[in-house]
Amino acid sequence: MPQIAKVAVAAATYAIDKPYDYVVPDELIVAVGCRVLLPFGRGNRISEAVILGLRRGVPEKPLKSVRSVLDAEPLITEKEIKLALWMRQRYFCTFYDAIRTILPAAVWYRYRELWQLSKSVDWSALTEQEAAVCRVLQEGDRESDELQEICGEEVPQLLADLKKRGIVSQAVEGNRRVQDKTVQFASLAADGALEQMERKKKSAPRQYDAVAFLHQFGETAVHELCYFTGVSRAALRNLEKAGIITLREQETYRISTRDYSAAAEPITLNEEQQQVYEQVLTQTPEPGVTLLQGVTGSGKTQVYIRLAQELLQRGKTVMILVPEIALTPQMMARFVAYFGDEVALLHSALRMTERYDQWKRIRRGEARIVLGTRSAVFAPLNDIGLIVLDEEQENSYESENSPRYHARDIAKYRCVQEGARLLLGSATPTVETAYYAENGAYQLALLRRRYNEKRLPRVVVADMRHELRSGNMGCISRALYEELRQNIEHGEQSILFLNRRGSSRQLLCPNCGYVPQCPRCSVYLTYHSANGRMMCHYCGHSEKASETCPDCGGYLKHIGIGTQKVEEELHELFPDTPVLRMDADTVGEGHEKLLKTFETKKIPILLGTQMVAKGLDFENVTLVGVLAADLSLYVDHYRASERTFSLLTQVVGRAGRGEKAGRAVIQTYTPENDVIQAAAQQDYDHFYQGEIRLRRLRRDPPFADQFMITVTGGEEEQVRRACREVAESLRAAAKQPPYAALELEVLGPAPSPVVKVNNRYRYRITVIGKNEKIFRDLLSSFMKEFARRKENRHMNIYTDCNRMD
DNA sequence: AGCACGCCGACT
DNA sequence: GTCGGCGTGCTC
Repeated sequence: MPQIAKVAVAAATYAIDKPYDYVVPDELIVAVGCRVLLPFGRGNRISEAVILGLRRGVPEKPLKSVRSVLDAEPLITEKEIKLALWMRQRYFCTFYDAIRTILPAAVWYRYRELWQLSKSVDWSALTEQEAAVCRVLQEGDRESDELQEICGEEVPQLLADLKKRGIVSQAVEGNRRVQDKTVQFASLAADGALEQMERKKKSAPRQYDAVAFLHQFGETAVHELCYFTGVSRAALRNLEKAGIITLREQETYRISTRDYSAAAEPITLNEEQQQVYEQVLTQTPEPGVTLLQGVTGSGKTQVYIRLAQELLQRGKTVMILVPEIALTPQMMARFVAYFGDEVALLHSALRMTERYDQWKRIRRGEARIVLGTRSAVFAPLNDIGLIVLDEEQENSYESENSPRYHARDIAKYRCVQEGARLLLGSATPTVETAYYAENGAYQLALLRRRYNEKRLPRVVVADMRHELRSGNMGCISRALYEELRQNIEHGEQSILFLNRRGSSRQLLCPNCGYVPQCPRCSVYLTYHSANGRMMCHYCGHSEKASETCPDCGGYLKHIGIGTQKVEEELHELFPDTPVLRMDADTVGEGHEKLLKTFETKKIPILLGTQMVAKGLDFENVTLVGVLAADLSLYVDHYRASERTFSLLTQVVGRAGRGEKAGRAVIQTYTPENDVIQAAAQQDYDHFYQGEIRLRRLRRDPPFADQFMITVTGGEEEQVRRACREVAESLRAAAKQPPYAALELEVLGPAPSPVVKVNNRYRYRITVIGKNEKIFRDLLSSFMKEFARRKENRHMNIYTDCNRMD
């Protein structure tokens, strides 16, 4: 009975992605998790595939055969296959999209389609152009693009023609991006080797020296042997041929060992930290989630390190995930100091080779603790005891390309599979996480005290409406001006933060604080300057932007300022004071360097966007100003409040980390806004209570999930039409059993915030409902149906859930 | 997506 | 009668 393999095929698109059966010829040795090459589709193009299962049996219908095997050993573990299948149905992607995300880029093959000339060619039957192409191919196989460059634009037609006549054919060549690195070692072949060399001491002194060296020091890496004795590699090969020495290849790791010179002082936890540590430790044998809510500076990292030490001792492995920015050299240094070779660092700056070698170390169990960013959540650890997700509210945990996985979801999945505990750390957790902690689905651990009992900064909320009324048209309020002046006088430093995110703009009444809302969606409308209208990106509602406020008749103002404008204003206000600007324009010089300048040269004012909000810790900074707190608040996204609160809290926390007391000024047009009030008081609970009420009202997460179906294509009208059709049939389906029970809400279609990207138009539908399998399957069937329809050719559809931005 | 198959019009 | 255009439907 022939062996039959169930495979996942790389060439399969979402609509046709399912397990396919192939016969495995007896001479091929395969296992589950090996990659193979096989013919797929009508044209039998060669595609890569992964073996998902094997059985012996008689096929019911004739099957195609696997052509060749790429991996002698299984590359993909059963666990990883399971995870890929889970991701496939959770993120609406193909199996291959998922598995490519799980394994490092270095293991994947790059394929080239080469044209080759048949053995016998009747040159007299060729046209001049055809002959030219064939002459090039005579020298060697070529890619279509290369041929086109040499022989001109007509190459594709010529090749198709020649192929039909059997004069040329196509072959696929695959190359692995990265090879395993090996180092050659030399050792003496026999005991008497040195004596044997004695007689050649005169004629071949260097060879003699090399053998003497090996005799004295034993096996040595060839490059070292050459360095110390001056012997050449060729000479060593001769010695090997003569049977005097043996050469051996040994795999090595390309892992840079930067010198992190941090001392591994024993960690002493304060009373509160110790309590949390013990609490989490007792929970750890039970799979589940713990939220560690600790104010900035409460020493969460200390607790992580102690937990990791303890779990490693118990034979478990540990994964610690941090958002991009937090993986600073200091953090890495600390982990290397405490865990040495046992820790694998996986950050975004790694070269492909180093990432690959770290991956191998982890897989082999040589590294038992992983410290890394988002993609490190796929690190092939076994026996995981604990996964820590530090600053779990950070956007960077969500992948920006498809599949748009969230590290928290993957971590949760892995914890369930491994029976491990997930520890979510944050000062300002996402509302969903706080909700689950409140209702008991997650455990809660609290760190209330700031390290060294530092006091929180004094916060002033500056009312910009008031400024406007009293004739101050600039972006610096009187209060902030006064504080800045004092700081400059005292030689203390200030950070000004401009929360500019995305280019979408809002209208706002500076008189009464009115912000136009969508009548159907309870989100804020976005102003489009192109057509002078305000639009809702959920349901597509649009209305002409009015110039005046419907409540009080005041003139509406656009919120939206840039760092340059602020910089100019600062120069006018403080003519002799240097200002350091840090944003996307100036960051080219490297922001580490900029920050260093700020610190060492004691520049009085640092003005910047997002990047100044995080991870900065300067002794001499005693004042922080948030220039326009509203900018991120009135954005049409359910996470706007949460993000604003988190950002304001972080920024305010930057003030006064040294000995001196800190102050913060938050400028806003809506000082009565609950989110801003809560942030000013650094009161998460207050924020949460208000926000969870609104979320329940609006059916925002965690009460329901937001699926966004996006259709893209080159012709706007077509995209809009197709999107409308999907929305209509979804609405119809949502009313029918069994879906009616899910209480789905279908909104849209509406244009995406940026309608045209790369000459493709994007429209989207928002579907609100609980993220359950039956709901996902419904959406999946719609996506497949969409792809099957021929009128939807040249258009694309994709879906994601609860996007962070 | 990518490819062959087949139906129809134009040209040898 | 045959070549090649594109519309159609399938991928073990």
